[in-house]
Amino acid sequence: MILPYKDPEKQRQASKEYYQKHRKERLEHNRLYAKKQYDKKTPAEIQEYNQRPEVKERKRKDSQSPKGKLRFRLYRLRPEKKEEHRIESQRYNLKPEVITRRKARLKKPDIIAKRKMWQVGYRPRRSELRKKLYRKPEAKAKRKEHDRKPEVRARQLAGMRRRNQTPEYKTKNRSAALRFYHRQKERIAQEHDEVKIEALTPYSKKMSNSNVPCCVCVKCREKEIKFLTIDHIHGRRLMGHSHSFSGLRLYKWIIKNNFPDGLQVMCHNCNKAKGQAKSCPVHGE
DNA sequence: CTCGCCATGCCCTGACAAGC
DNA sequence: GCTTGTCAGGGCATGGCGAG
Repeated sequence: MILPYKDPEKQRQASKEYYQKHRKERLEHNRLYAKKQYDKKTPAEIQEYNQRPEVKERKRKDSQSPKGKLRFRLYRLRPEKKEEHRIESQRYNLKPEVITRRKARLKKPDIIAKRKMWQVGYRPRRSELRKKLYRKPEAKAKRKEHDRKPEVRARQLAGMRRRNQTPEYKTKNRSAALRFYHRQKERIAQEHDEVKIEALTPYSKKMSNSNVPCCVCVKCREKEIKFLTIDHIHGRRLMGHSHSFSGLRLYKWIIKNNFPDGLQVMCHNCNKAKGQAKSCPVHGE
């Protein structure tokens, strides 16, 4: 037989400890009991209960409180619930009326603006994805095919013609032409120097023992390629070269004819001096 | 606690025009 | 020839919330 505690305080303490120790089972018991009571009720009774304003208010408050929200979120996060929810949504999203509603929503100005904003943020990522996509051969082929359609081509040409008429385009085009011209000039000058070096180097190697072209005059030895030229040792006439047969034409001829004798490398100064005085007035040779 | 309806956010895509 | 801007739209997961 269990005797009552003499000290009520002690009894409270003991029952508290007992509850803490068996909390799990106790809660489960409570839950089952509540369910049993709930099952006893008829659907009408349940409905009546839920319709009560104070009940509604209580539920609303609970579901909107942080605690209630968290509880609900956790419930949804359970793997099986998550999956259920996903499947249910899928089914829901495919309903014709839902699709119609969604489409209508996308037409609203505020929604359009919102989506536009989002797309601006998405642009860099989109660009990356597109680059990757475009590198694929099938995408390239598709694009080509599209661009070749007569109506597409016509549209493109019309657009180009339209743009070509604008003053901005004309200005831009002029500067583009100018840029092209300068680039071309640089390229030609570079090519000229390359050929010249190729034509002159063997002569300097043979006559001056230098790996780079230099003036044959021993006291000069000018190496700046732009100051150097080819000198006909015994005169142009002997080699059948006219006065105009010079520059790039002459260099190319030398290379083509395998560096013939009778030529040497000189700087313009020494060459001029030799032409007039038969020897260099500065260096004396 | 559980369920279902609904709106919404995020990400992605296709197509075309324009630009470089 | 290739890239970028823009529009229009789709797919789908997730959050909110009322009701049971």
